[in-house]
Amino acid sequence: MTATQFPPIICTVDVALLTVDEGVLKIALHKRAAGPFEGEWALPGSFIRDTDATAKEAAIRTLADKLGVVSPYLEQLATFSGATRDPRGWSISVIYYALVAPTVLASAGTSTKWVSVEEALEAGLPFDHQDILECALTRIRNKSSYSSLPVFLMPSKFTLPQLQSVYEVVIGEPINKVTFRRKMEELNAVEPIEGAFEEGKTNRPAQYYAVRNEFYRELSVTNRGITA
Amino acid sequence: MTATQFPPIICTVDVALLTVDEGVLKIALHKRAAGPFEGEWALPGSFIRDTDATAKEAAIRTLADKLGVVSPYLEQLATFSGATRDPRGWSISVIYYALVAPTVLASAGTSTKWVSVEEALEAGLPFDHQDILECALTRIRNKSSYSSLPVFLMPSKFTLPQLQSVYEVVIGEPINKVTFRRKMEELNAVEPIEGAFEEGKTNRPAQYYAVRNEFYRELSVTNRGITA
DNA sequence: ACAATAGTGTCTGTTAGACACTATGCC
DNA sequence: GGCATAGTGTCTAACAGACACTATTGT
Repeated sequence: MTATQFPPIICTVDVALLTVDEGVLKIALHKRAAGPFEGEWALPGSFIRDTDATAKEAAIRTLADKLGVVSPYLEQLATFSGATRDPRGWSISVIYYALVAPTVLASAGTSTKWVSVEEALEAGLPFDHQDILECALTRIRNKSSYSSLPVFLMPSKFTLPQLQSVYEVVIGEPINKVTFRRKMEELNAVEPIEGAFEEGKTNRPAQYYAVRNEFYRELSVTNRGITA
Repeated sequence: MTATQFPPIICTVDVALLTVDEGVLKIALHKRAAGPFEGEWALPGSFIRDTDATAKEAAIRTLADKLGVVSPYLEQLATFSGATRDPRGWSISVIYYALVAPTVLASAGTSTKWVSVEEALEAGLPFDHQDILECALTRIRNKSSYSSLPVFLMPSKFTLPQLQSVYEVVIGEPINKVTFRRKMEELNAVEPIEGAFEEGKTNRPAQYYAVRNEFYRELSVTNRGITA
């Protein structure tokens, strides 16, 4: 039996890799080496290969090969498809989004760069990557408002004020300090590192925290939002 | 330039069409006419054709052709993919879910049937349709708890007690009457039909309601859940 | 001592849910 | 009137957010 009686469809994966750095939400872009939009900056992606077990594996491979990144959090966002989104023909792209700490930024080479999402949206992106980025932002902002998602944007140790600041950057609005700390307590996704405090500041030192092992690849959720 | 330098991938759409009938959540199954699992009951699906503008259009076509249904609500659920999920080879299936009123049930022919989701999960389904159904149930239950999603399961006119009952079937637990009505008020997705009351009951007649036009193809959401 | 930020105690307004009440049909 | 269910009024407990207070560092 033939695999399909219909014309071949271009099957790819693309990844929206995000981080928060210098108080700004940033997206990883990769310079297209070939094909349509060659030389332009776009979301990193690749064709699905029959050596990939699943599309998710293809996304992991893409992150590793193109950006040299292994992300603790990688989730399917949605699938974008259609006859016109790729000039080469009918195409399907399964989109994943991933979050990493800004410390992973170092590995960026000349074909990879980080751009604030604001700039990326202003400058525009090839294919329908603009829509994809907007979709990713909506998802991440929404999910961050009732879960521990943003902990994946943190380095191995961090303070609660730093974590709150990252939440605020992602969600885009200030959060009440007391409410934030109560939610973090409830989510139980982070724990204090015994005896580890921030140093060198001219004020009371902040307790260092780390992501709890149980939640390092999983989310903790609450049904009442972190902000209203 | 060739469309892709990699082996062709089987590209399909499948639809999880749900309704609530006789107090039970039911899924539409279609008897497979050919290919693997021929003669077995599975989620209705089809190959993507290059005459489809997008995968969503392919899903709409599938609902129309295989079930004779046009659903007021159709949303992408997720994409299932991999080398082994289809015995014919590497495949991608973009899954959509849709909700309809039980009155649409009538059009079911001999190659279509409605099965309670409980039975479907017990009896099992071909391919990875079992996982897909579980994924759809999770999504629908979750989304119903903070939105007007279940209104798409209602006939053109219905009472609030009927709507509450449908919510309870979907979510799987009882809802406080006062809370439910307050939420419906807040969501503003339904409106009373002036002077239309249920008849023939031995008790106080219930007001008939209809879905507001603005929300007939859209959801209304609230950030605080309908149940806790 | 003072500046600066970390971290906590507590008050208040809002909301969800429990309960009980009233409303209105049919017998 | 009695029964059954529709629909509402109201009290209480839980929760979010505001505010103000205490804690702890470096200068």
